[in-house]
Formats: sequence, C-alpha cells, structure tokens
Amino acid sequence: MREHDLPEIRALELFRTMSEESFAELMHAAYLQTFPTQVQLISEGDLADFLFILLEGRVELLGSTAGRETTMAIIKPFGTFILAAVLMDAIHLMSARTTEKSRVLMIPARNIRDLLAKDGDFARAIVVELSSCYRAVVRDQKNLKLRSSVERLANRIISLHNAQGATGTVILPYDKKTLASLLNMTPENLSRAFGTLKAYGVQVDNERICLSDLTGLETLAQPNRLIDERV
Amino acid sequence: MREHDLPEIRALELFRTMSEESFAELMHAAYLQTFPTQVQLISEGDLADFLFILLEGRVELLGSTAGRETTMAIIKPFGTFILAAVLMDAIHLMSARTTEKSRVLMIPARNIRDLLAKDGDFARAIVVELSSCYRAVVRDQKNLKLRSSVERLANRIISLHNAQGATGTVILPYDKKTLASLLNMTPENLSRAFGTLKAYGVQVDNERICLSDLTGLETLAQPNRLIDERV
DNA sequence: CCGGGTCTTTGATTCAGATCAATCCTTCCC
DNA sequence: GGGAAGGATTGATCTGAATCAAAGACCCGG
Repeated sequence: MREHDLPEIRALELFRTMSEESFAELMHAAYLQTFPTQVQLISEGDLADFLFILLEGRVELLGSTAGRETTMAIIKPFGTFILAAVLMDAIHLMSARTTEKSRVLMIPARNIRDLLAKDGDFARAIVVELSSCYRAVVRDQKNLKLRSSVERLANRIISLHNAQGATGTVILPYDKKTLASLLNMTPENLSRAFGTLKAYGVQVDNERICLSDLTGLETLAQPNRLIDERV
Repeated sequence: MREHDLPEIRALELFRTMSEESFAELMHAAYLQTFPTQVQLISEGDLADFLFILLEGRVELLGSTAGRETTMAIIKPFGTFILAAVLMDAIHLMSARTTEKSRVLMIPARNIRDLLAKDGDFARAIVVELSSCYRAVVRDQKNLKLRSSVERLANRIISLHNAQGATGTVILPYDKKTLASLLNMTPENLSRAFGTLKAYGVQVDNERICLSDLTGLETLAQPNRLIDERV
C-alpha cells in the first residue's frame, strides 16, 4: 500500500463510515497491484478471492457462454467490482480484464467478510453500494429490453454528453468495439447507427462526437430518468 | 397482522437473524393486505414507501418507457420486492402488479431504514438478500445478451423442469404472454419458438409441457450454471 | 520506412424476430 | 346457451440487425 492513495480510498462510499482501526486492518491486508493492459483479472466461474477496487485505469467486465462474449460494464476509478460474489463467498458471474494499464487494490475476500460480520457500519455501507449496483443493472436491463439499438446509442450519447458537461462535444471513453458490445450490437451495426444519427446532428470524428441538434436527438432518443440518470 | 403468518415471515432470510424485539416492532408497523388480481401495487417513478413481501399469490414486476412495457420478473411467495429502492429512499425503477389474488405484507420504508440504522444483524441479512438479487439480474442480463430467443426458451424450460422435480413434465407457472415478455419476445414468436422445439422433443399442451428428448434439448440450449442455476 | 495487426467503415446478403392479419379457442358473463 | 373478449396459434410480410466480405485507417514494432 502506498500511503499516497489512502485518502482517496478512505473517501470511497464503502470505506468512509468505518472506524480507523477497521480501515487500517483492511488496508494492511490489501495488495496494491499494477497491471498492464489486457490482463485477465478474474475469470467467471472462479471463486471470489478478492474484492477489487480500481484506482487508476479501466477494467471491463465480461459475460460469456457457449463461446460468445459480451461486455457487461466498464469500471472507472474509483469503482469497486464483484462485491456481491465476495460477500456471498460465491463464484464469479463475470470475468474482468484491464483495457488500459491499471492500478488495482485487492482486498482479500476473507477480510471483507470478517469485517462485515463484526462492523455494522461497514454492513450499512455495503448495503448502499449493493443497492446502487443492483439498480444500475435494472436500468441496464430496461434499456436493453425496451429500446432499439439506435435508441440505445442515442441515449448513451446524451448520457455521456451530460456527464461531460454538456458542451456540445462528447469524447467516447472507450473504443467503438467495446461500445458496440455494451449496447449489445455488432461493430458494423454501431457504425450504421452512427450513420442514422447524422440526420439528428450527430457528427462523429474518431472518438470525438459533435452534437448540433440536441433537441432532435432527444426527440428520437426519449431519454428517461428511470433508465438513463447516472447515479 | 394475522398471527398465523408470523412463523413463515420470521423464517425468511431477511428476518431470521434479527432480534425478537426488532421483529416484533417491524411486524407491529406492518400492514397485511389482500389484493385482487390485476392491481397495480407500485408505479415506477413513485417514491418507495413500503417494502413488500409476497405471502400468497403472484406479482409481476414491469419496466416501461416511451409507451412500451416489459416484464422484468415474476415474484412468488415468499419473495420480497423493491428492497433496493426502499433502502436508498429512492424512486421505483419498476412497477408491480398482481397477476393473481395476492396477500402482501407491507412494511413502511421508514421502519426498514430505522432498523437498518440500528441493527447490524439486519444490515447483514439485507446484504445477503441484495447480493442475491443483484446476481439474479446479472444472470438475466447475460441470458438476454448472449442467447437467441429459442435458446432462452429452451433454457427456461430446462430450468423449470429441474425446479419442478425433473419428471419429464413441466407446468408453465405463468401464461404465455407473460413468458414471452419475460424472455423478451412477442407472443407470436414464442409460439413459433415452441414449434421449433418440437424437433427437440418438446410437446406443448396449454400450460403442460412434455419433454421426451432432454439430451437433445440440452444440446440445443447449452445450459450454463453461471446463468441458469436457480439460487 | 515497411509490414502486420487491429479497428472501423461500407456494401451485399441473410436471417431472426416483429408486425400485421385472420382464425381459433377458451373463458366468462348475461 | 350464446356471444363477447382476450389469449393463443398460424400464415404472410416486413424490417432491424447479424453475417459475410472487402477495403481503408490507424497503430506499433522491427
């Protein structure tokens, strides 16, 4: 553990409310690791040995079956991942892989569960974290079941636009292949969906997107706070 | 509260570990209600006022946007629903509607949150409940993103078959319209999917399904414990 | 600077699933 | 019993998206 990161970790929702001692204990047990890009951190089906907290970089969560694979989510700093599996002492439902050089804090599952058992405040913090993870997946599911792929793309652009300060320009935070998989479409189809959105003032230049008709885009997308509102 | 139901409620994962007093307090605040079929219990967008526990009957959770609607889940006794919204003091992401005459225990959200704040064991019980809800949605999402509609149907039949004792016969626990929406397909397409499965020994007679070639069906479905294993 | 790899785009074609339409069937209510 | 209403099935057609194929664009290592 580098001392340097401690304040940021301590400030996380999950750790903010716990006692100094408990926090020190967890950090003492934790490993700080730096991984190159494209490293498989977790394989679905394995037991959850560590809780992961991403300090720097980017991590992709993947699901697969029968030889197919899909991107389930992208984790940014300072997100935690696979908390539920750790708590349940269960098997990972998703794999995780770095998509950039990443710095990751790994806390042994054992320590998390021990602390959960004895620290009520920690349990409450976990409740909050889990609730928002749950609600995020529910939103995602609604997005998937209720919208066409062009609508999903349009709404994703609007969300990113808002998250980036609504300046009229959006920078895609991941490559198009990954975006396609997140939105459950093929890269080819994503390309065509961008083509469709040209008519709604969406100009694409590599990872830079310019929006010149936000109203039109929103009319098409019909953003819904029960789906798109970032938490 | 009818005394009669208390033991069953007390036995629920969520309440098993809490103190007698806390439990008594919750039950004292709770309302027991019987609703006819097709009653809207919750509307998405509303604030979460109550935690719901289904004692008898069946409840459908629905998501909607832009005039479209989809079935997100079916709750059976003794399931809880919309726990996450209650805990976060947030807005419902899903609506709920009875699909049969149902008996429902309603606990004021206020009481749940108060108890969460003071009872560490309750917090831990909630952690377990939330974790499994979360993992259930993740499984669902993988199912949706990684499989075709025929595969989803085939796997659903296999799951139900296992859950019902693997006797070679499955009884559909909901009507086909609902099943279609759960599996994210139209009723017409569900009908055709059943047609496709005839070649794999699936005989449909109203809600009764007979399986005569389980091996063949499984070869098609490729069931995966990380998606289909019921918790 | 070259060559190979990956990512992206574009075009042609196919396919899964939706939609539209008609019929049949059950249920249920007068 | 009869008829209305909703559910399920079946057929014809349409469409959104996947697949197949090929060509550019970009990056990276030698």
